Amino acid sequence: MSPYDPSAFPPFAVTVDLVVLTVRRHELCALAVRRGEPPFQGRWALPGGFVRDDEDLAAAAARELVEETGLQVHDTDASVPSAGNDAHLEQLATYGDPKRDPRMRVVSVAHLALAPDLPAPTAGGDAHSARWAAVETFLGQTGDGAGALAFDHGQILADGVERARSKIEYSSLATAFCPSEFTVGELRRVYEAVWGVVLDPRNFHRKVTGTPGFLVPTGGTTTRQGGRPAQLFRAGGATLLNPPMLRPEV
Amino acid sequence: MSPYDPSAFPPFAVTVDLVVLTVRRHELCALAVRRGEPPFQGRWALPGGFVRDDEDLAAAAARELVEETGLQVHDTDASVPSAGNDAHLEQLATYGDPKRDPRMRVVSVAHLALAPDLPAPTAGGDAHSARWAAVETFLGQTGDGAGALAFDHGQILADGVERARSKIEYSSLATAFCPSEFTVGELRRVYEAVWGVVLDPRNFHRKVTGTPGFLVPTGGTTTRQGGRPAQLFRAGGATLLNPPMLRPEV
DNA sequence: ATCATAGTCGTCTGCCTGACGATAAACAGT
DNA sequence: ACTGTTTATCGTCAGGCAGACGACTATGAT
Repeated sequence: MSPYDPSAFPPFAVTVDLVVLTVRRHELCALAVRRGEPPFQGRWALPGGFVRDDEDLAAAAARELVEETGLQVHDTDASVPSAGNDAHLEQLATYGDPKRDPRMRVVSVAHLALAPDLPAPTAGGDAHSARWAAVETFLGQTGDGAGALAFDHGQILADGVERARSKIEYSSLATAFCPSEFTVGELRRVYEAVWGVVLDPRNFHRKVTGTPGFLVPTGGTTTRQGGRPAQLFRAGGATLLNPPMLRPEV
Repeated sequence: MSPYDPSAFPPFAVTVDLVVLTVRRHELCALAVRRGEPPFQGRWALPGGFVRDDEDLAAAAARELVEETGLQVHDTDASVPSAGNDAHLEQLATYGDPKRDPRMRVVSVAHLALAPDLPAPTAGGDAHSARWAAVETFLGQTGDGAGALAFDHGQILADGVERARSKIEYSSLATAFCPSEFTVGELRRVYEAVWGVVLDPRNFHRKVTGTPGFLVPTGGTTTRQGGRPAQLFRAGGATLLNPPMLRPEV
């Protein structure tokens, strides 16, 4: 049996869906767009769209991200100083239940994007209606209630949030939620928002400043959080944290 | 713009490819099948095949795994005592470069399977020619040499091996490489083979027996490894190891 | 009987973390 | 100017865990 008999394979539609996460007002938020047509008309859904004929999956995800948010994808290879308006993008998982879309067979390659806080909820794009919503808004929904996300997007969001929560433990990914320059306190508030916990500022400071390559001081300081001026840092070259940040029990 | 205009989506073929790993003779090995037709005729490739029209992705991967190896997929939900001939299966990543298959647009959802050592290299299936090969056989190959895997399967294998190597750090997944009953020493040799390191038997013993829920003694002993009889264990209910097993530096 | 091989139990030391005291540097209000 | 509040930063101490490694046990092989 040939695995590639061109006359015998069933045709699929392939899409990318995006779990775009950011931290706003001490809350982990996800980007949601309102569906303008059936099925699930009027319901919130994750942004996404078809993969084009000559387009790589990552390129399709990056294109959708630009269309929805204006965010550029952070170049992970080159050590380009982040311009401030770029996001981390990675593949999350692929969802292909035959009944996940009632009209046709659609396989969706979900991607996870982490972005710093954006001023405008939707910075131009084809989504007339988009918003940042606290992830609990949709994660709390059970099943197919009217407040739940369309299709299987509730599950995709849950998987993306779980990926983000676990990945900031052992990688420097939390800096993707911060602007290009940030303080230790701002980084700590990112962890607190993503994990939904309160961390000891002193131990956190010791940990992050003591991990080689995690943070690089820029020399500047800021008082934008009030209180004593804090040192400004930018993300160092290290991507893996060893030993990891420990997420408190419960 | 509708993201689901049925007349406008480009058709894709969707396949599943399998990275099937096991430990044989103290080596991490992967299942490879020889291609019988172009392209890459005669080259080794990962097992895989088309996703059927009404089939979930995980179901397609499980079906391919049975066809190639006779292994059943371990039920992760129910705490069924493993029958001995079942494997762990999880989605790995999806590969969709437009040029990854020279003939047509194929998106492959790669899955990772971890299996205990199997007696026969190929337990009946449609692959006339299949074998277990040490992963270094293919990972050492650079690019498209004649000894390298077909398509982008070298990259898929590398990603699967890296997933396995990192995942046994913080989960009890290493037991998936062991038969249903095993000794601490056998489990240690799994870690040594997957990581390519030598571990201290005393510290390893302390760690795994001291982690609640990781191992459950069966009461039996065995001398199949020679030396003093060792206690037999089976995998406990715990899936996450906290604190994790530490992979030695370099 | 002796040796080789594996398994199992302990000890010690250093590192990391959590808990928490203390000080520093800003701002707001009186 | 002084006081209180807020946030940042440094230090100390005790407990837990991992690496290094000694010692002992129970088999089979010679």
